[in-house]
Amino acid sequence: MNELTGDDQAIELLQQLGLKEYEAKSFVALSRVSAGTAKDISERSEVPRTRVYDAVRVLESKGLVEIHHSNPQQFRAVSVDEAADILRDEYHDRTESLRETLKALEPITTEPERDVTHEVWALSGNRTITARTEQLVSEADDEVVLILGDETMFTESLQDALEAAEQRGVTIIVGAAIEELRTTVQSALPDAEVFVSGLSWLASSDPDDQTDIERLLLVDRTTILISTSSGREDDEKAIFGRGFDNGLVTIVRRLMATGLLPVDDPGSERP
Amino acid sequence: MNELTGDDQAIELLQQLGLKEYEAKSFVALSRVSAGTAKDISERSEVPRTRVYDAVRVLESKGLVEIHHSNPQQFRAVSVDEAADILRDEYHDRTESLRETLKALEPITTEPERDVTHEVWALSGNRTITARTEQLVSEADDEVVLILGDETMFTESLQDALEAAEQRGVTIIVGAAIEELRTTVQSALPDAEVFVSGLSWLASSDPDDQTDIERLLLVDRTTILISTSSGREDDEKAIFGRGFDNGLVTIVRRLMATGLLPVDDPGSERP
DNA sequence: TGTGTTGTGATTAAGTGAGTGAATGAGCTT
DNA sequence: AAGCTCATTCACTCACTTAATCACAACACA
Repeated sequence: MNELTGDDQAIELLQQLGLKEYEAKSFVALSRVSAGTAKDISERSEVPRTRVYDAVRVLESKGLVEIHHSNPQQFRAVSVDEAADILRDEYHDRTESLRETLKALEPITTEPERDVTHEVWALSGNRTITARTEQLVSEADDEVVLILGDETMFTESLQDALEAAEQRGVTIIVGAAIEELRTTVQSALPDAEVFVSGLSWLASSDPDDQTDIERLLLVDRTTILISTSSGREDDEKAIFGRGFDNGLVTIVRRLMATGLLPVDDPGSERP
Repeated sequence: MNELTGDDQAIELLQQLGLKEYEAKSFVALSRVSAGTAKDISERSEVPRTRVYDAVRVLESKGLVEIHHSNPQQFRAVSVDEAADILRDEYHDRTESLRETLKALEPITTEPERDVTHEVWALSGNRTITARTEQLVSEADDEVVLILGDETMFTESLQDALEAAEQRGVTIIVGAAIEELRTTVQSALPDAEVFVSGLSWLASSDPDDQTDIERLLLVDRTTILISTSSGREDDEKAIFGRGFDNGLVTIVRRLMATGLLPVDDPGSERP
């Protein structure tokens, strides 16, 4: 039972935020008392007494700790909110700075676009997959077939993208895993065809199978995206393929054509 | 002379945001092109080519890069805004999490675990796909489900691989697109379960759709290969995915579990 | 069949941080 | 003032991570 204590949790977070182990431990120890000496910190944390000074000095330079130069020295942690704000702002500034710097970089233009009709890409992360999903929807010309396994996938921006596509004359067909989601989607997109049945194969029949299909997107019968999630936080993974003769695209197109999903085979109406 | 270039600034920022040197350099190099191979990245950055793969894999898991499993592999960076948002949110979440943890010391123990089985490969060419198919069959431990759309796919060496698997105790299930092929296979593999029905979705219902599914292979419910052909000479293309939670594998596994194909779902000792 | 390329793995070198303890020095005790 | 305790600094070792290089198998190309 390695149950993480609150202390350990906080220490880990602080380390993920760039602090060293001794720094993180010292800060947490300090946070629980109004003030303390190096000895106090060393006893509360696992930090060797002789190294508390280094750690605290760094913390001080980050603005997380105040030092009282007495003998012995006294140290005091800033308030939790203050500390969190300091760290948040620090990284916020960095990301914004990164954004500008990257944007300023001139893109090397004229890359030879390679074989677009037979590619399969692997993606990870809810955010990345969401962005790709919306991008694909907004690139749709004729038809969007979207199946959602989870109501959290139906975000506002996705709804916007679907509405915009609808305005362009794109046929929107949405499948929902549960009735509740179907209702939500239908009211948000009155003109779209929304269904809930025919999706039994989405659910897992294997007790050992924790993998859920979160999204399934078919755009213009030529591009497909499938994402799965193991249930853990932000563990969504997706593959997305392009090209009419792409095997991945082909199989899903076929499945829909034979009535597995309650939509007409879009391919058979092709001129 | 040695002023900091935009690249260097971006690299430094990325490292401050927790990326390793190679990861940062690879990402910046990728950001300037629409897509690139390991070689491209290595040439544009200072990253040894052989280390690009590691770096990019980490970037993919963070959602900053998409991977195209072709040969050579291609990599693509997400947009600058997406990347910045991902990193910003990551640290924002951490600081808020830290705030709560420090305020109320409640243990929330969840240790992220990463699995590596998230690959999708694209293959082309009859020969390559044949070899891969046989390789996968010979690696099977429990079960091989193979569907053949064309009698030319049932080669002698494939037959050997299937027989060898059968000797090992692997369950062999073969689906044939036409009765003629079914007969051939059944006589070659008397102990295998061979069927021809239930494959309507294999055939094209679209007159314009010249793409035929040539093979569909599912091994041990964790690895799948789908190949298609446009009918022209040696135009076979396949994708093959590995990993229980791979979206491609998942969807086919599900389909079989719900009886689309006339085999029992081997994975579910359903209650 | 060679030849160059791609991708993986192993190995070595360099750097960083954790952990330990000696050296310094400042007060305090006697 | 000498001896003592404690606070503080500094220097060093060890372990681990990361950078860098190499060797090699698989594959594509010609």
